[in-house]
Amino acid sequence: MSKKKQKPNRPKARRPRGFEDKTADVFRTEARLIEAAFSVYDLNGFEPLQTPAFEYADALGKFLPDEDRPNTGVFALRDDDDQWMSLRYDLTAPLARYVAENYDGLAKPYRRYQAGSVYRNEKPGPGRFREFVQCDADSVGAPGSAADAEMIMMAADVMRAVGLKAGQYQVRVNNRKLLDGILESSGVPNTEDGAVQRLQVLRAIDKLDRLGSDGVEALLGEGREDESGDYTQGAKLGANAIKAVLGFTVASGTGRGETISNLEKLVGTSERGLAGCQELRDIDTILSAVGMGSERVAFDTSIVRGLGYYTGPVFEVELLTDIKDRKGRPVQIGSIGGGGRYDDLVSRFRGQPVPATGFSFGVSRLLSAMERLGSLENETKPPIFITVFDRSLLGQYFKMAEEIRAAGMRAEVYVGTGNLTKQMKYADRRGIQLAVIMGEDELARGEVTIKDLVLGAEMAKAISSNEEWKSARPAQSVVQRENLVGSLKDMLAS
RNA sequence: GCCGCCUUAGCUCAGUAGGUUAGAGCGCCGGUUUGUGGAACCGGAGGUCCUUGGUUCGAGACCAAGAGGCGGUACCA
Repeated sequence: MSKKKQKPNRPKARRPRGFEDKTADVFRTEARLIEAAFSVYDLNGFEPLQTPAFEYADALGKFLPDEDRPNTGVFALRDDDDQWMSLRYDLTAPLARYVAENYDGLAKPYRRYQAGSVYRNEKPGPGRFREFVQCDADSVGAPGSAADAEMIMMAADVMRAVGLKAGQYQVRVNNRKLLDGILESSGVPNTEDGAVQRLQVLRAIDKLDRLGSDGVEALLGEGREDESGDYTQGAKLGANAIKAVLGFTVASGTGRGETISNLEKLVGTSERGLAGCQELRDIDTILSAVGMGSERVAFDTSIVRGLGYYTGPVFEVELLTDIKDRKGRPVQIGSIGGGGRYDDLVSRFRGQPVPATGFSFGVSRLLSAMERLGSLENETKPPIFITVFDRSLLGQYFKMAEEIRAAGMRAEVYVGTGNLTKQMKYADRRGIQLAVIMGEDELARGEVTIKDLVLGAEMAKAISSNEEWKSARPAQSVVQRENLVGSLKDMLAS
């Protein structure tokens, strides 16, 4: 009988996992990071480009969505003409498509920068999202090491531009050709036949920091079983090859020059390996000439990058600041950027070879690291708050707001309902510092009351009784209406 | 995908051996105070105890499956 509570069957308000709402602090900081990176790219002569979030799936890479499982790795859907479209998973593949599509009209090397959300249909984790923002610069059409050095220097400069100090980050550079050379001498052919094995080796080395050399050794050989009992197939290299690869990963010396010397001994007579050494030498020459020392850019043979498409120099930007979770345990957020040479990506669309190199700055990664470090700063000041005492004076209130805005300050008139009590509570919650009150009393005298809520809260600590609190009306002053803007400015400055 | 842990109010959590109407603190809303945010006091709203099925006279509690969260591992073209 008492069935008055029929289930309304409302939808649950919930956000898809791996997708984040960006609140004011985060959003403003993100915009600042992007702006900082853009200014570096721009100063280097790069031009902006914006491409759409969707691309035809076949343009995005070798990956083509399966009819049964169209969404592994990427988010894909079918257009009304039955073509598969995918949300971009990075900004590099769309660039390759753009360049290939507009090849003849572009001055080469074509150098562009771009920021935007990219999407990956993977399991989210700390610092890993299904939608996240990257801010890239790429250079298409330049085969030489100068273009790679340019990317590496910009990567370091972007880190500085976003506010990181020397010692808080380091760009770590390696060259795929070195590993190719070592694998070649170890019997893994540098052709399609060895591609799968080479990729497995790359992924194994990529896990060096997490699994240690024992774990990587297992992955290079037969395979490895983790604590949870999951088994990973290994690359099945021979004992000598494993030794050579592991030896390579620890070949970094204390300086860039020393590392190159170590590497030259390791690669022996391999043509590809020697070419890799020469490229690093060329890069070092440029970096040294501009005074970029190994504190900011180091050569590190344990850096490989998990992606298969790199063909030459590769690098990652490591955030060196320690990150701790709520329980004080260290959290690895991984690299906050990386890049390298990918000479085959644009060539896919065209017969001829098109060299390319680029850098991708993981804005969301850095942002979530900053969030964990508690170093998000909201530099935007709260608006001046104009209370609505008398609705018939709304026009005058908005007039005041206009004057304040014209002086370059944020200002808002209360557009909600409720008396002054409610308005003051709202202002308090908004973190507002200055509130303007003008009722009939002030109006008659040509005055306005300005209240400093921050100061008021401070003074309130010494007041315990409500009577006292009410009669004191702490931290407010009465000024002439025509001096409103000037007074507000003075109060903000003091 | 695989393994482990977790899921009670907006948040943090209690809930004893299965037994009426499921609690606390904080937060939120309202009032004391219709020209003033704090404090204090008073009052109020808010729960399909993640879901479904099972065991039982009786399940928030026990069992099973599923979903979601967290962590690890794999994948990440």
